Amino acid sequence: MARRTKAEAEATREALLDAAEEVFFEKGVACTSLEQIARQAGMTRGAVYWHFRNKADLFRAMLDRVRMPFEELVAETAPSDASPLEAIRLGCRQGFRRMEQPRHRRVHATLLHRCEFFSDIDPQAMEAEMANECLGALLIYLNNARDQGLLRDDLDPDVATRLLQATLSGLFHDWLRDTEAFSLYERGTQLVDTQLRLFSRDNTSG
Amino acid sequence: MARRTKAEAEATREALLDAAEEVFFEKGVACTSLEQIARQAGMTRGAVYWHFRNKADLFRAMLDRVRMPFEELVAETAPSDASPLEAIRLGCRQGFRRMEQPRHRRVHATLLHRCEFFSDIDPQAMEAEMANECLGALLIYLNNARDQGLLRDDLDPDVATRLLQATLSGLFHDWLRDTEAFSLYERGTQLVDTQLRLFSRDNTSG
DNA sequence: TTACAACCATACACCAACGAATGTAAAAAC
DNA sequence: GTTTTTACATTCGTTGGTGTATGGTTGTAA
Repeated sequence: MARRTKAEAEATREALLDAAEEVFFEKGVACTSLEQIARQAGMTRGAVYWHFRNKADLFRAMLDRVRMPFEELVAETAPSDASPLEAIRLGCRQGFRRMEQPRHRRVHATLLHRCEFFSDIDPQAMEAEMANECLGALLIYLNNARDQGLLRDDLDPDVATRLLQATLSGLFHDWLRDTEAFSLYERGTQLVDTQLRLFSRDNTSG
Repeated sequence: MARRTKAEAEATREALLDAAEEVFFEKGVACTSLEQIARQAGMTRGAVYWHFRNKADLFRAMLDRVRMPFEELVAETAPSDASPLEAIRLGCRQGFRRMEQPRHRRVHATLLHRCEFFSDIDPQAMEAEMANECLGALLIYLNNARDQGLLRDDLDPDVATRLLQATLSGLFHDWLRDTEAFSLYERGTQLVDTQLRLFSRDNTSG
């Protein structure tokens, strides 16, 4: 095949990553060959091995396209003067919306449910990294809420943070296992709202 | 090799399953060959193919040894006259204790984090089955709690059930990702107690 | 314009794992 | 005591996937 222009080459790379998302999600990482990914993208394995060193390198590049730190989600939706609990609420909703996009949904489902570790890739370490990042952000907000007297007196912010993080983690796992079972945004909003309402000192609000 | 007695044959079958638990957990299901499992058990692949049809059949047999329906956990620990919330509390604790046993820990960690679907095995269907079983049981208890006036008036039993189930699901996923990170029993007890306390109408009780 | 290098296709060698076939010695059935 | 079956071990053909080497065409910089 002829040499492409730089833009075309970049498009090829993106097409390979798109194809990897789809085939990894459908067949699982271990059960997909680089040949299948190449064909899905209308290329051959030569293109794959040109743009990526191997399957692990391709997988890593695929993940790099779908990062979303919690602080970023909050900054996108919550005004700077929002209360800590409102910031959490809005950040979660933004996360639900993003996760419902096909790209994020497929990649995260692949990470959580369709890949084991292989060669030098450790999906659990990546999961742990994201979970801890979220946990740290939630802890800051809930500590602020505590300081502002928004939480129940008998609720430790540390415990509340772990509780909320476990709820979110379970929600994501359950939804990504079968995205047709329920609406992530609706149920997620319902659960987060309820959980934060149970956390708060003032029962009437929310 | 000489023929074994029936008891010895059953012992080799168990040894193969034990070996499968260990190697699947260490290497991941996709990355372990039947040869590795056989060698771990001190056998050859001939033994494996005698007792099991293929890797999927072996995997399924491995899972069959670690079932624990929620009702069974409750029946083992809670007296028949316990309140619904107390039954949930005790059932969860019993589940945490069981899950901390090496066998259950390894198998569930393998199911959740170390296997993709392969051939005719669908791990997510098995996860969903267990999750739904637990969800159904929790719903019954929380409906009873509602009927007995134990829940907050502003809390729907359905929502509470989903909230608790998501929390448990997230807790298991997070712990099985790194069982050294924290004690499942301690944190699990803490989270469940807190969650149920937030659910209940009477805040003073423990 | 020319030469190089980017970009991708094609071809090839290699290896690990599967599954089936076969061998076999002892246990169990008669 | 003989036969049959069990419970494996061993061997072998096949296959699917990987990584690399090589070829070929064309942007692109000088």
